[in-house]
Parts: sequence; structure tokens; C-alpha cells
Amino acid sequence: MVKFDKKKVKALHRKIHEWYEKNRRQLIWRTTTDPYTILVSEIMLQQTQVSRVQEKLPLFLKKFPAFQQLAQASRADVIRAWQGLGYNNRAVRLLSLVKIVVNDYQGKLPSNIEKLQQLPGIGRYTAHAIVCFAFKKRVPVVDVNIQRVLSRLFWKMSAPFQMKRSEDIWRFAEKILPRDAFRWNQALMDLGALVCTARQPSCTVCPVAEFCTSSNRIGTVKQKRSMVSKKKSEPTYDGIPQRIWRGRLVEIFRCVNGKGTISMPHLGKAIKPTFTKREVPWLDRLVQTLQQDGIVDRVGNNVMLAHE
DNA sequence: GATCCGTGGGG
DNA sequence: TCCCCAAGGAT
Repeated sequence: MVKFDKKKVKALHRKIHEWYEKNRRQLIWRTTTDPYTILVSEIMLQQTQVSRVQEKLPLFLKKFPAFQQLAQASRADVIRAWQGLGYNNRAVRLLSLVKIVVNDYQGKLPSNIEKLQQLPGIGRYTAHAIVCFAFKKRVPVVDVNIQRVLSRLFWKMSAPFQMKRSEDIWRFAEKILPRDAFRWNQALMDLGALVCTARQPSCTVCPVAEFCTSSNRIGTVKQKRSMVSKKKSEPTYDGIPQRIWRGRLVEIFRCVNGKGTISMPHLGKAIKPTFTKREVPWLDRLVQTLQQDGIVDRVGNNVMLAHE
């Protein structure tokens, strides 16, 4: 743990808030504290770029304006509405989460971290984000941006992707949390997204460079992402990662109208033009993984988006 | 702790 | 072209 310099922290609060008022991003989910809207936006934002959520969130909200409407939707509907966002698991979990809220919580999202984190698709980050942004509670929020910003500010970092352990950052974020946690957390995320970026931080325009332990030091050590967390090669078939095959398969169903049922051989051809019946076992396993995730249903030789 | 889960854009 | 990344979570 770095030594806790109270003056430095106070100066940081002032400088960063000042910067935030002038430079903050206009994000639609910042203009509301409606728990449903915040929930949907936070799920969408998991590992997904802000610009994409800005585009897709209004469409989703128009189709499913509140807990009630979403709870009554079928999985297929929600998965279709998830188009372009990736990680379809999230759509499935969001639906089951919302059903729990309607059935067990009288249609009101829990406002405490422990209960939120029990719900499917909500982990530590999202639980804290909801509590802070929807219920205005004074809690820390640590996403990859904030982890990076605080790592650089308080520990000496020389390589772009080098970061302090997440657990240490959570503890530290708690300690330096100012009164207005909402504004502070949003400000730190904006700073991370706009100035203190992963690859090449703009230390020359950073409002807190004078307090930063790593200022103008990032990149001193050559390092690739792959060196930090030795990225393993993912499972592939025919040179293409399995998650891409899965994505293609789901995308086929999004484009299908009517009953939306496709037979296995047709499905094979649809996602792989060179598909032969010799590859049926592979397709079988692929469909099975999607089945296990609750994304598709299978009846005999026919596959469709999950209903319920 | 490592691995899996999509998609689209930037360098 | 290829590699990397993006408001993480579940197993």
C-alpha cells in the first residue's frame, strides 16, 4: 500500500472534478437514476464500448421500457434485441434477472450490494455501479478504467498494461472516496477513457499529471498485452474461434422470420458454406454449448432461439 | 486463477 | 492484415 497522502487526495478531488465539468462525456444513462435504465445500461456496458451502448440502449428501452415489459418477453425476443452487443449470455441472464425482480422483489430492484450480487449477471463491479448510480449511495466503483487510473496515480507503473491487483484498488478506492461518489466515479471513468488511456495516455493534457507517480513514464518498458496475462489460444475449428462460430449461428436466427426453426443440416450450411455431413458431430457440440447457455433450444433435428 | 463468453473499431 | 481492446461475470 502506498502511503496515504491526504493533501494529494484532496488536490486530486478538486482537479479531477474541475476537469470533469469541462470535459465529461454526454452519456444518456447519466441523465437518469431510473434503476431499470441503469441496470440495462450497466449490463450492456460489460466489456462493451460506450459508443455501441449509446446506440443500442435507446432501441432496447423502446422495445422494453420497464421491468414489466421485459419480464414478459421471450428469450428469443431479448436475444434478437441484443443484436450487435455481443456476449449473448448477458441477454439471457438479464431476462432471468428481471423475472426474479418482478416475481420476488415486487418489481423493484434491490438497492443493496449483497442482494444485487446474488442476481445472475451482476458481479462486484455492476452491483457497486448500480448502487452508486441508481441509488446514489457513497460506494466505490472499480472498472478497468478506474483500476488503470488509480494504479498509475499511486503506484509507479512503467508499462502500459501494468496494473495493481484489483483487490488492492478496491480497498484504495474506498479510502479516497469523496463525498460525491457519483460524480467522482463517473469522472474517474471519463479520465480513464479520454486521457489516461490504456495504450498511449495523454499525460501532457492530464489535469493531475503533477500528482501522478507514473506521469510520462508509461511506455518506458516495452510490453505487450500478451506478456502481462499470457493469453492462451482459444479453442478453434477450421482456424476460427468457437465463439465466432457461436456468434454466426445466433446471427442466423436473428435474420430468420416466422417460426424461426432451422434444421441441423441447413444450419451447418448457413454458418459454413463448405459444411458436410462429416461435420455434424462438430455442429452438434456447438449447438449443445448454446443450449447449455440457454440461448437456443433443440427439438430433434431442429434448432431455434430459446423460448420460455 | 485461468478460461470462456461477441462484436465492431482503431492503430 | 493482424492484433488489441472495450463501464465484467460465471465457472
